[in-house]
Amino acid sequence: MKDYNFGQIERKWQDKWSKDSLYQTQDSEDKPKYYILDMFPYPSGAGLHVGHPKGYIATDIVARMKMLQGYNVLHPMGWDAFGLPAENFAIKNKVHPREMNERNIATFKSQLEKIGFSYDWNREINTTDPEFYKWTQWIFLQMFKKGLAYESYEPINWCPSCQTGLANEDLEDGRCERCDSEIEQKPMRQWVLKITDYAERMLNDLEKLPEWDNSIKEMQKNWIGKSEGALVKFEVRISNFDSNSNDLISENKNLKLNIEVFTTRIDTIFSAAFVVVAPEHRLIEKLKEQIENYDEVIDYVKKAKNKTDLQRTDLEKDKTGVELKGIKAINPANNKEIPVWIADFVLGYYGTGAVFADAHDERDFEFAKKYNIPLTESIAPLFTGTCNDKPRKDKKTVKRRNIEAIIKHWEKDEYFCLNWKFNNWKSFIIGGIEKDESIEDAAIREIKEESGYQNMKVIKNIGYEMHSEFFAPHKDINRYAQRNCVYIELLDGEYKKPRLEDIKNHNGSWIKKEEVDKFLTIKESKISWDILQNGEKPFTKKGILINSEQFNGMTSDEAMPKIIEWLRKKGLAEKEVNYKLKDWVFSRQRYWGEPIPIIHCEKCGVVPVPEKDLPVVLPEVESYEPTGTGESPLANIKDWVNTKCPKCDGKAKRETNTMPQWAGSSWYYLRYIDPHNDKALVDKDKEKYWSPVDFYVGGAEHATRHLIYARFWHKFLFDIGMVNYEEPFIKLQHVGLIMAEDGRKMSKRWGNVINPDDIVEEFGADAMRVYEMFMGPFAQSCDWSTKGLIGAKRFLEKVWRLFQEKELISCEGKCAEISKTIPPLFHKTIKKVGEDIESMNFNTAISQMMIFVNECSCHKLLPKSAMENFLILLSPFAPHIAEEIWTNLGHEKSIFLEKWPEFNPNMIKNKIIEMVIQVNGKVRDKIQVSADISETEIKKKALASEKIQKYISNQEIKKVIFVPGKIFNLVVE
RNA sequence: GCCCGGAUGGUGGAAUUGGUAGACACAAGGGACUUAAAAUCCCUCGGUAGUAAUACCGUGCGAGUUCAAGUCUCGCUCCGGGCACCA
Repeated sequence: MKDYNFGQIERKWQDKWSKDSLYQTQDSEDKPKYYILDMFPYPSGAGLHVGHPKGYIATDIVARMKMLQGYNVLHPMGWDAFGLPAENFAIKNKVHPREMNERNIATFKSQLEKIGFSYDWNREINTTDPEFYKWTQWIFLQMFKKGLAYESYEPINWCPSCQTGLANEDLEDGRCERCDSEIEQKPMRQWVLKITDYAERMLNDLEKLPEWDNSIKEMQKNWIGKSEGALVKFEVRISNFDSNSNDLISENKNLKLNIEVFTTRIDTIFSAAFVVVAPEHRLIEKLKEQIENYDEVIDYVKKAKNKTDLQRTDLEKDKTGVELKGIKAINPANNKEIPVWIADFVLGYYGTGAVFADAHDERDFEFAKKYNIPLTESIAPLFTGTCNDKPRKDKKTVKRRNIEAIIKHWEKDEYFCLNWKFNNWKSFIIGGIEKDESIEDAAIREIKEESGYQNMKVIKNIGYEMHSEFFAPHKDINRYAQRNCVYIELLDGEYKKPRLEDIKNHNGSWIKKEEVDKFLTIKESKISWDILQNGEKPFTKKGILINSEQFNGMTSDEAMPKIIEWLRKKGLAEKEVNYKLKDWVFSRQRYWGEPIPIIHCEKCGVVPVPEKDLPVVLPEVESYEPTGTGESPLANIKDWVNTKCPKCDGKAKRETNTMPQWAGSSWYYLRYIDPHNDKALVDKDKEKYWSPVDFYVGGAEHATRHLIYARFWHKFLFDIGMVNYEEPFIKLQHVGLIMAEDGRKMSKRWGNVINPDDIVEEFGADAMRVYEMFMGPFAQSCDWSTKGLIGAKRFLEKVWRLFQEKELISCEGKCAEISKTIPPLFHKTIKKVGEDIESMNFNTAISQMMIFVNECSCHKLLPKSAMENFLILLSPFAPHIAEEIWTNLGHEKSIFLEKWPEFNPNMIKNKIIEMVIQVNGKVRDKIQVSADISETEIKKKALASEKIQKYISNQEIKKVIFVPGKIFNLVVE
């Protein structure tokens, strides 16, 4: 008997497959295509750890299955090799990044090859290859021509350690994603791509991607961050005519200055109590003369500028601001004059850099409290049924204004509460407000009537107006109540017995402070109590409009479009949409990237490099060190930088900034289709055949970076007719990370990295492949366990022995005579394995194969055809062992040229099944019956069972539930 | 704070979408083979009670719907991920 010598077998087949070009993809075949893609790796110096191949194994399994199912499969691999780590390493070790790259790629490739992937290495690409980045530059030029690439001088994210500008997507919590340094805002010239032009399409087209991982779609939605609202104009008025010269007055008359404000809550406009502008707002400079405390204001602006974004956006810090004295704004809804403030919690780069503030936003509320700015409310919450008392359709609704009074005992820390007799209401004292009565007076009157206590002091109003609609049984009506809450302290115990009529509905009692919250059942009472205990909180949700003139009583959603329309007619507002997504800062002041193909001419200005001159090759430099001046190291190479203008032939300089690492990966998947084309980035016919990518697998960390950028570029390429479909990736699945055995990320830093080479050496590539797929659900992250590998290896050894020890007999339809169990089980296995690969449930596919193998090992004779087909099912997971056994069985051609087996549904159905018999839903017996047994028959059998009789005894059978093939349930109680 | 996921034995995880909870594996314990070890094979393996048959309990917690809930509904708790002064 031959031993399972995986090392020898795996090496042998890897060589043979490569020699036979088994995985070379042909273009124009008559077969349906299947393009399956991995996110190509960045070849770092550390090499691969066992977590990296997880996604590659999955795509390899799918690719091999599709191949066997008769698809023309494109399954390529390449290198995303530009970028900072290679450059930083090169600087440190004085090697050229290109050399570094070549070494790293060689390591990566040899590691991958040992795992036995079916990549077509003829299509290997490398983003740093001039023949590749020629086309990256070409795409940039097309964008430039369409106005989508532009120069900007706005302040951008600057990493002081990497000494380069960065895009928003390159930040993590306000720090550099690469080196963790705090990011500064630095104004500098930079190239920017107008990704915001595509924001709406990128958002909407997510709908066209039903096969994308939902979590990734959600992340993209949040990243694009669309909010719909309105742009509102607040007219600026100068309030200090008297103290200024006549010149100013005349100037002021012509001012007609507005502060434009973006809001998503126009329904709160009537309560807009002040306007806040960001420190960078241009209004400050414009009103230099009119702002009375300009020195103070400019001092605040400077301080804000000196803060990093991280400091400015620290949520913990106290909000600060300065009022612009001498300046007022006009609330466009009610023409009230309101103050204008400057504060750094307002962001200059979002919306218009100015907001209106009111009582319905936590930040505004906090800010107003701190600086004593008076607030009014414009929205009240609406509760429908506050305590199991939903309004009834057949009753009429009566409106009433209510008070609720929280009353504190004159000596003890106890509060007077009501327990209502006819309902589960538990509240403080509640009563109506009579005509012309104030809230406070109503509260005092109600307390006297309902509690009997006479002397008290009103302390304060609590919280905000609340509306509720509920059924009031004691009045037999639906009540629509507008309730305000007052906090009152009793002065002494003087008491007059209440009239019976006033207290017939409830019992009053004193409740200890700590028990009040538990006692109360009515929502409004609980909210008021919470506010009394824990401090004021604004109501920030949508509700019912109050204090809003003609809009009173509408819901927020009803009112918003109406208010916009009303203001729009007056020229004071319009609909507006805002996105969190910012344009893509596309230049890096570093060496190791694609040169931006632009020439700056002294006469003609910015001139694109003519397409015929592409690629603009990255020149050799002596030092790759960043200059830190905002220029890339390329600026030092005089004979490269100095060039002639392609337009006027005059003196000109090359653009010295390079592209970010994300550039090449934004379109690389198209190049695999036609990797050696020197006429176009991809041949049109080939693109039409292969594109879009059918299935894309990679890490979720790319959700808001690579996957956003690639979709943007692809849509642009679609717009200029380079690709045939608007989305690059039809189906997207994210890989769950493999963590180290200690639960941490695998990293040199923790010394917990496991190298796949070692695992392949000790257990074999096939075992590693099977294990990584068996660990758990594919998308879920899980901890590596070298012990767990043993199970995978045992399984493969078992398969090996099966074919060594058992006798395989061809049976020509007589398989049933050899074994009754194998054929049905095998057909079930075909079904399960195929479906599970399709849905990425590799763990259960493997478990099904294990079940099959376990069953086989109980038999001496096995049907040959089933066993051969089983090898085909196994081959995507463990290609080497499958191919070896296949050959040992006498086949000359590769197993991967075979056909994926089909299952026969009739074979799967069991003729005899175990029917579960339940009494009252509990399993009491199991009976072997034929699968198509009728209800009457099973009932007979069930009643005949002693076990069942025991549970039924003499009780009457009230109900019978019969689920054919599954369950029979007798209900006796 | 907001938006997504999750929570099932000692462990990783199954469960045909409401129908036998714990498949498949790992670990552990016991046994067979062996001079011995490794490998392999067999048995046990959610909890409690019992020699056992069996009974009761059991899918983060609390309610609910149903003949029947890991699965559906409502209300919480905890964990993971993303976003975050986004007006």
